[in-house]
Amino acid sequence: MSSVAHDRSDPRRTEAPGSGAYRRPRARKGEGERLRDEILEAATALLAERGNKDAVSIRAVAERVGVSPPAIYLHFADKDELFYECCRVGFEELSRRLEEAAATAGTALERLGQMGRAYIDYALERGPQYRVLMIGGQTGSVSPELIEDDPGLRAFAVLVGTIREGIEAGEIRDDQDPVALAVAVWAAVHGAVMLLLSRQAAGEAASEVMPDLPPVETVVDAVLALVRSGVVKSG
Amino acid sequence: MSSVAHDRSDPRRTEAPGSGAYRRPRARKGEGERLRDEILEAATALLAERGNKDAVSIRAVAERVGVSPPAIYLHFADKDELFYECCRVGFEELSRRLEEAAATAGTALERLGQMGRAYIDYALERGPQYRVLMIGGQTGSVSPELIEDDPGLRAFAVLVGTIREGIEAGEIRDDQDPVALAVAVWAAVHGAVMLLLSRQAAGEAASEVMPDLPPVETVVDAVLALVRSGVVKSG
DNA sequence: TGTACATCAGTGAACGCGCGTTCACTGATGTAC
DNA sequence: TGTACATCAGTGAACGCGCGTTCACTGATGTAC
Repeated sequence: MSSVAHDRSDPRRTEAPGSGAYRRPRARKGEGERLRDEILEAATALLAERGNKDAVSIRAVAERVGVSPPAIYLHFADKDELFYECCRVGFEELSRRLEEAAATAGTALERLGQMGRAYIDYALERGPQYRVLMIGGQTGSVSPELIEDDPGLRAFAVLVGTIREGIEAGEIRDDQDPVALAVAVWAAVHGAVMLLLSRQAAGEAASEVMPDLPPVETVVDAVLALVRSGVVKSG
Repeated sequence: MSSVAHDRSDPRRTEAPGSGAYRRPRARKGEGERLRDEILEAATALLAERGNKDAVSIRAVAERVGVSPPAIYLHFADKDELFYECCRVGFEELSRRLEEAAATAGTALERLGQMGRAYIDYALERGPQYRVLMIGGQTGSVSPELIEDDPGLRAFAVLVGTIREGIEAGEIRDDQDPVALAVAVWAAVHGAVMLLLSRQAAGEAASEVMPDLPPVETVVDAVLALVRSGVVKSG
């Protein structure tokens, strides 16, 4: 079988370069840039499936798109640039949603609750992609000037701002550093999401291991209640 | 140079198999098991340095120990077993410390605080190793029966128990599911630790990016305050 | 309307590398007689 | 005390593989005349 010559003029041969089945049709002349988006999309999906970038190869991305591996290099300098771009797009979206939530009407405490919900909604919707955004990224391999205008930092600044407003309005405790408090709030929400996602990922196995873990909404409610007023019994 | 025959009888040749310098002396006859511990130690250290197991090769572990790669297989069936063992040891220690903290005298609320401190202390002490324990592990690649007696689960059960006691004693809020509340508490502490560690890891770069992040103790205090009584201004 | 040509959007084959793992072996250490 | 031997604690070389990346190329598409 493998010794049979590879007849490239045979019109029935439409297999992709890998062993895969799909071969993407060549773009029209001005539309080369479309491949860039398709690559980003495929890379993001694979990143979510595999959990970290070491487990996703350039070859796998190319095969999913239906293109040969070198075609990736038409749009990205190297593997790091490709995966950095994936993460940046994800953070941009999260940041946008948080800014929207922060801009709603209501007291600082209410807006804080909105932001918490928005964050959790985004993370649970995107599921594994959020996971990768936060931990499967390429910490350290990205140059500082790229991080400079990080959308995640913008979102964090909004959180700190909301907390400061709450303190001034007398709604939020003033016995802690506002930034430290913002960190604590972010940490609580982020941690909860990670836990919910890891259960979601584990599926069957998890329900055996942690049989009595409550449903998602119950955990989300508990986290938001904790952030608002802690474990202590009030009154 | 490379065409010169490799004279194995030359007593001056004491280089390790890789390009490394150190070659571990052969163990005495009954002491073969000692290599196992040395391998675990080296693998754990490398795991902490590199951040996840994909970035640590069997060959790198062998070189650090001062032994040839096949020697690893004298003590571990394969790469997965080696790194699973690394994580298990780490969790065991964390679990032990938490159980100690839970067994101290005081109200449930006070013991909860002790556990929080113990958890944070352990995580910040171990630094990158904690990080790996939680995220760089081999989720999914470990068979369920190995997870069954997971020390992490034992520790979580202790946390839930403490919270239940607090609810019964009227110290802890009873408007949330106790397990969900435990998840929220764990999430808050875990999330804060992860954030502090990523700043610690980033070093220089981070202080440029987040110039006004407060010192560790301030953040830790804020997290414990948040867990205790939330963001809301009391009274 | 026809044709030569430049450009665009890719392809196929190959490179050198490091990896996990296996296999046949070696040489020091302890033991039996 | 001496020596043959079994065992232990490894070693050296090799395997096949998939990886990121480069390079020379190709063939369809649009453009100029």
